Amino acid sequence: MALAADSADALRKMEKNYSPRAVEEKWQQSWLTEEFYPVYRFKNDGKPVFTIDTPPPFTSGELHMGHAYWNSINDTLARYKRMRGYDVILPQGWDCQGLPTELKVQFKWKVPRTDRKLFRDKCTEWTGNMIKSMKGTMIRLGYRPDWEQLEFRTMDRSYWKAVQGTLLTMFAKGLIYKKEFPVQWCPKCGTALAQAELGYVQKKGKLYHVKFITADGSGSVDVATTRPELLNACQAIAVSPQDGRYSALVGKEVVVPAFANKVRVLADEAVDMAFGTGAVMICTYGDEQDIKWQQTYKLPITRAVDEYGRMANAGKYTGMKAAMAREEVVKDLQAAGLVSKVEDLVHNVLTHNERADCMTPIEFLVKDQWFIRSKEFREMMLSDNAQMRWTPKFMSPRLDDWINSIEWDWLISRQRVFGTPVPFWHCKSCNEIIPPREGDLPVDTSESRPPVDRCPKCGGSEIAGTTDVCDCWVDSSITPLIATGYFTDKERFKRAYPADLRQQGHDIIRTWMYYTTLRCHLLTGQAPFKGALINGHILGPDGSRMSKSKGNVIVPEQGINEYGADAIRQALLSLTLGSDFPFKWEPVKYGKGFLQKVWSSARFVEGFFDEKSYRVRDEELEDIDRWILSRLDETTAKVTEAMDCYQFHIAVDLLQRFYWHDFCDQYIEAAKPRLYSPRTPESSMAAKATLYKVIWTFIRLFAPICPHITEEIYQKVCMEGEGAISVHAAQWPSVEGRTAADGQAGEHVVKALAALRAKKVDMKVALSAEVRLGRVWGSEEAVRACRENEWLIKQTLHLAELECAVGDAGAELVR
RNA sequence: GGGCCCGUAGUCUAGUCUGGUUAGGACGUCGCCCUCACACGGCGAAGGUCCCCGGUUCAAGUCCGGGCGGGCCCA
Repeated sequence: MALAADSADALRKMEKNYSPRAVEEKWQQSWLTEEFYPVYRFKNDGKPVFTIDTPPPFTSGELHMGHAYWNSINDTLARYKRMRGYDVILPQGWDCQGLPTELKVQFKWKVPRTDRKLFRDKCTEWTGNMIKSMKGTMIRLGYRPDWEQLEFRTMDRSYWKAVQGTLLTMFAKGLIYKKEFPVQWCPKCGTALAQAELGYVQKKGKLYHVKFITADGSGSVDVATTRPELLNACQAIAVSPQDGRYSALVGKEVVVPAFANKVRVLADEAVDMAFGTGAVMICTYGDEQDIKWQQTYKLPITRAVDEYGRMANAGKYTGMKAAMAREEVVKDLQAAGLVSKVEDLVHNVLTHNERADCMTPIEFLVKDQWFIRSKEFREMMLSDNAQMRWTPKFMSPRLDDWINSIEWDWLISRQRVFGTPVPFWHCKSCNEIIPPREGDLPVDTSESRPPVDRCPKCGGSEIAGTTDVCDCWVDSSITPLIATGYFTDKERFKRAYPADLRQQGHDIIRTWMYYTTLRCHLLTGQAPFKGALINGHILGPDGSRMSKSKGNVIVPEQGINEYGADAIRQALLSLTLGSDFPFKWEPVKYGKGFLQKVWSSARFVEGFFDEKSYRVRDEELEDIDRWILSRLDETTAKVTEAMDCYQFHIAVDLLQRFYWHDFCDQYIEAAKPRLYSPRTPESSMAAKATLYKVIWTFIRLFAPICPHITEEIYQKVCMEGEGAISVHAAQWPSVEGRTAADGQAGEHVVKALAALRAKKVDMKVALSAEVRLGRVWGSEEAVRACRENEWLIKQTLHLAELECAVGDAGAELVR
């Protein structure tokens, strides 16, 4: 018997064990060849276009599980849409420029930032290495965008040109301006930041009650502050107009402790009389409220802190770091008896926390900076959002929340090196902005000559460029334009814009989603996306955010090696969109198990195939065939619907259940007698035709999710009969316009088989052992179905006799 | 402190919009079984206060109100 099995094995085309690693690498390489490229190429041939826009990952060098998740979603969706006949635009970009890279080059490679040219070149070199590594992992995941036509890097000159071109257009529309303004500044990174890059972080601090004596010496007021070091920039004291405690003081002058200048006491509604002492000091600048007050009351401005977070204009404290100055000031005030109370306080401090582990509290510094008008487009943005279809729906209010909370225009200039240069000059005497000629782009105004020698407005001859570079989102907020050919192909742009789908994580709704919508709408007059697909975070196994310092980072590579990319894709796609999940290996192991199941079954069935493909007339099908075919149709319809709604987890579940539990456990078992010892050639043929049809349909339904194993099975089992170069070039199975097979009778037979099989296992009788008699009870229809399929039931379970009777459903065996 | 969202067995998930048998499935766990594709397998079992408390209703996982826990945004 062992010999017989071995020789049967030897005849099979397929190995006993499925080896994901070898198979996956083989196909990944093939898909990159010229022969297979047409499957993945955006053809621009007039067929309906499906455009997927997705934020290019930052080029950190490591492709983590979160990236793998987005890639799997995009790749699966693109493969599905291609099979449905769409001309798919699946680009892959790289978001290159940014602070993290500068820090690596500065500290790991020890390149000085002062030599801007060298520094930039080294950043480019570093980034090239990072991309190489990330791209390698993407390919190992089976991800197959149109690299050839649609890969882009934000650090390339061509990309600079696109970015700067859009800034020129926006400038011409009056949407860009330069202004001296208190900006949010990170003293550690040495650059201005946008509102979106900040967040509140809860910190422990102290609330100091500082005594201000009135100028006439008649009284005093205690002011509560967490930042006494800003006393040097104190311009006024504010109290609530409702606060009876201070009504006598309003309008009077008080003396600023430690600095002796005199400031006025104001009454303002914005003061919370329940906080601290109910009296606050207005400094230039401590927070956003100070900016508003300074403007309202036209208060003088004293620069309190410099670019490095050191005290300025602060007498003997000048040059000290703010935290140190605080201690010194408090010490001096205490010595003078001017601190009446110190309380512990947990407060929320505005810090630099987006896209950086910086977490440094920001300062407000008056700086000359570049802005894009944004807060005035609130209505436009809300309306764009209202028209966008979100998956899941509940994510949509997050964008509304953010749009409604925009208080400042978008600050786009950064005092860094590795970025797209801000493409403007200005006149030093009248501050007129001088843009470059379109044809001269890209420009670096710190190096290139301006297009004019004299200011067109005042005739001044001192025209200055800038070393400022753009915020990274200025680069990455035009990706829908890049993908749809806005800069290169107006015809394509007409058909492909707006993108059908924007796929991204929920964490970047307030940054990327917002900026991209704003910018693309201002440039094109139309919102960039019809739909948004929002995914959650893949967390570490402990449920917290993956980070190197916690040591809970899981990289896809280890899983690809052990279980295969197809296994990881199944596991990731079986999560509901929008929620965060701790990463677990169990579902990946199950995914691997399922691959082996698919493999073994295909290998088994293939051994019986003796024709290229099978076509059988409906009347030759048996009840059990009709049953599995009706289940196949039902599964096809439901999977199609799930894929259309981006409910990948439902599709994965439906396919796994159908294939394993209906097809393998029930149908293949029941088909064995018709393969090994058929009653008639027609019966055997009908079984083979059904087996072939299920496998051929299933591998197409499963191909977007697990592209490798389905390709391998296609090439070994179906290609000769079907002809397409790849399963991914095949048409998606359709049930439209077909009458569904009636699986009722077959279902009764399957239930009887399952019940009898369970009895056999119960009685510890080997499934292959002969049993004298089997009995089944059921409805009239069930009995009729079992009697008509008596041969099949007896053969499948090795029963000598079968008795069927009407009654409560059940089964028994008599040895 | 305010607004919005989420909350189903150890885990993932269906059902919630449109109230109606005993809340369905899978993973994992446990037990039995090498059975002629697959032990990466088969058969079976246990496992749920549907976050909690009220209300509407003949009937609530589903609708309404109030809490609790988590997330996002704002102060």
